[in-house]
Amino acid sequence: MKIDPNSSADFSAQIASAIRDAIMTGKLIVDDRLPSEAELAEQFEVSRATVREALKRLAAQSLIRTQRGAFGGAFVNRLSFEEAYGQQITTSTLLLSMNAVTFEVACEARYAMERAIAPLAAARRCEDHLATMRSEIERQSRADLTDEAFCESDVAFHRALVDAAGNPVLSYQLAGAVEAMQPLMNMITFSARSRKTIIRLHMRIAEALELRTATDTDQALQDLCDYTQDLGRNVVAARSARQA
Amino acid sequence: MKIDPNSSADFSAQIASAIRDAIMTGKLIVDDRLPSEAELAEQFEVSRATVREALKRLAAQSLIRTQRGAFGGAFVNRLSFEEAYGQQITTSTLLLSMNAVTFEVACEARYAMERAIAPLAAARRCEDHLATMRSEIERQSRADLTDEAFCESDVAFHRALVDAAGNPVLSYQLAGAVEAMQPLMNMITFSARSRKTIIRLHMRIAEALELRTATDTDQALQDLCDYTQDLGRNVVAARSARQA
DNA sequence: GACATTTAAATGTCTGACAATGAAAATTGA
DNA sequence: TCAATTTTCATTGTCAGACATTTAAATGTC
Repeated sequence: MKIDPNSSADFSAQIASAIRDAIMTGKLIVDDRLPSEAELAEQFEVSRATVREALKRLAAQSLIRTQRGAFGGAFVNRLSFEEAYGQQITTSTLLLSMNAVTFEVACEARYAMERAIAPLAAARRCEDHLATMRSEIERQSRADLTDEAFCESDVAFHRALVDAAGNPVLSYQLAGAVEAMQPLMNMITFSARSRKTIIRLHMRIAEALELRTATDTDQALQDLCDYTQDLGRNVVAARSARQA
Repeated sequence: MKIDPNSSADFSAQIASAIRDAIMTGKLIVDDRLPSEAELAEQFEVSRATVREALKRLAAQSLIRTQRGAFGGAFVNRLSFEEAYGQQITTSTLLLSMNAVTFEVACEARYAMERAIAPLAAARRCEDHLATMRSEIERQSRADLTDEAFCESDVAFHRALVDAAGNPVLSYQLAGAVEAMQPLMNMITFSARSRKTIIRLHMRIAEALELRTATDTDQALQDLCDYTQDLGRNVVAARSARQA
């Protein structure tokens, strides 16, 4: 393992890349211990500080974990679904807030993904999921609920729906859609939306799941999507009218 | 901005968190310049080395970029879709390779997502996408193609399909599904698959898109999913038979 | 055998230094 | 006057060496 002093990239970035490659190609496997920082510094012919910066880059991606003390060191980390969820949510949130993504595009993406899991959720939902969804609907019905709490409950409801599909890979993929986009949409539409309408649609979803009817689940989601798109258009229209 | 010396987390992790929060809550916006490393060191009451480790963590997530020289520094980076694709692919690849995800679960997730975009792709595909898909099918038909090249072409075909939906958020979401899972599946099934069958299914997809018939597109994808699941089962069965 | 102490290896942090960079400012030349 | 060149200097990148802290293993003690 050597690095190129003429490359435009920093040493620490090159070293991080080299180790990342080793992990992704299987040369390093889960729970393997990397050489100590001092050894890596010697191998790559750089200072320990530079090695440390490289390791921190990898730690930021949850590729390694470090442990202090004798027999400690840096170990290849098993990327858990939970950690991956977090990264997915962070990335999705920033991607939406930093790029000119229209409400329409975001909403379309979010519901296209969620509708994809409807048949699986209808087939596999168990009592736990239904119970969560029902209790969130109940919570949403309370008149004294703040907008933040309503949004939070909304997210919890959709997460239960996603988890009902019983496929962790899909849950991971949809984490960004539900946990990043849903709050964003709530923030935009909260002033215009009718909680009653949303709750009614949630109830339709829950009932369809209970009866295991995939088409009704899909249709209810479709209707929720349409309603949200309408809200978005209204808010945008109101905003531009106010400016004129 | 202060840090907690009694926290279990490293200073550099705490500082990275604090800055990450500032970015995600909008206190720092795109192209804002962070204080210099020396100033941050003073603010947080740590050494410059520790600040640098924190900044490298953020750089690894593409949250900041750094520029050397006077008037350089660390700037909040606009997370581009392209960068997000890369992260998505890395994370998805590792998630699948490090966790006991069955072929069936991965395949189900991958096709559920891809089928979600079928109606949009059918409605919006333009000549570019069709041309790419046709040329990839053509390439796949060549007898002298290596397995690696066939897989690469397969990925390119599906990427064109995803891009045909004309929604960058969906393209980002599906990047992991196509670019991480497809190669994985190819690796497992390449010995058992019939290129002819796959090409025929690809042709059906391309034709359905050309005619803008969403249901046929969806059905072809469904058939491709079923075929792939069959292959997976066969390979698993053959593998356990060999062991017995 | 159970508990306390020591040891050593590793990460975490600090200090101070110098190199490399690159945009702005200052200088030069026509 | 203006364009080309040089200088300046704030900033990041890298280094060497030091010390603090942690922690599991080894050792010692009862």
